Amino acid sequence: MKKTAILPRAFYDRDTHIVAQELLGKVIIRTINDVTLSGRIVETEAYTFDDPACHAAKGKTKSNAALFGTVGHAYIYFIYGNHYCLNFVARDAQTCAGGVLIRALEPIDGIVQMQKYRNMENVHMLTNGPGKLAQALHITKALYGVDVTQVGDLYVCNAPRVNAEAIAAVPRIGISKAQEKLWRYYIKDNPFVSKK
DNA sequence: CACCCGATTATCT
DNA sequence: GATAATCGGGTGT
Repeated sequence: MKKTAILPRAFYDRDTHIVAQELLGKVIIRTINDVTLSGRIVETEAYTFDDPACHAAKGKTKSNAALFGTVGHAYIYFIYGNHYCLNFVARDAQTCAGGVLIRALEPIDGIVQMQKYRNMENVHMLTNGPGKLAQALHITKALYGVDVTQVGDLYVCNAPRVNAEAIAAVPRIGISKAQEKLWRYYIKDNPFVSKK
């Protein structure tokens, strides 16, 4: 058995942008009954309380409460009538809310099951977008607030850190505010990122 | 390849 | 009633 080191809560207890960049290369594990699905994070976006594009920017509501809660938990939201998106709560002690949107994965385990959930054969199209990877990993509001620093239905394992020079920082996707911020991070030349 | 647009619904105004 | 951290299929160049 491969020994898997789960990422500790302290990993998420730092500046949201640092966490967003260091999550690149880490592995998300999703277990559904006896099936294991996993993928390497290749693209993220950072959202903080002082950022107009962040769901928490206008204050705490019932739906964004997780962003204000304990770091290392999952924040999941439903958007555009048909897609879920997965975030991990991460921020330093001075920031009251913040999280990292997972935008793309490189599939590792359970690719056949992901293809079924996605109704899509092309492996390069399985998880190269936030709505897509949520569908591929069968992530719904049932996982809202799950602690991803403990082994369970959804958690994150450590993996070698990606060198800073291999990380690109570019504008975020799909937002109408704070578009000038270079808070989308991805692994350069990785074929599984959401956009080329 | 670039652009356009419809689907579909929780949340907030 | 408008908007939204999206996707995939369509049309036109």
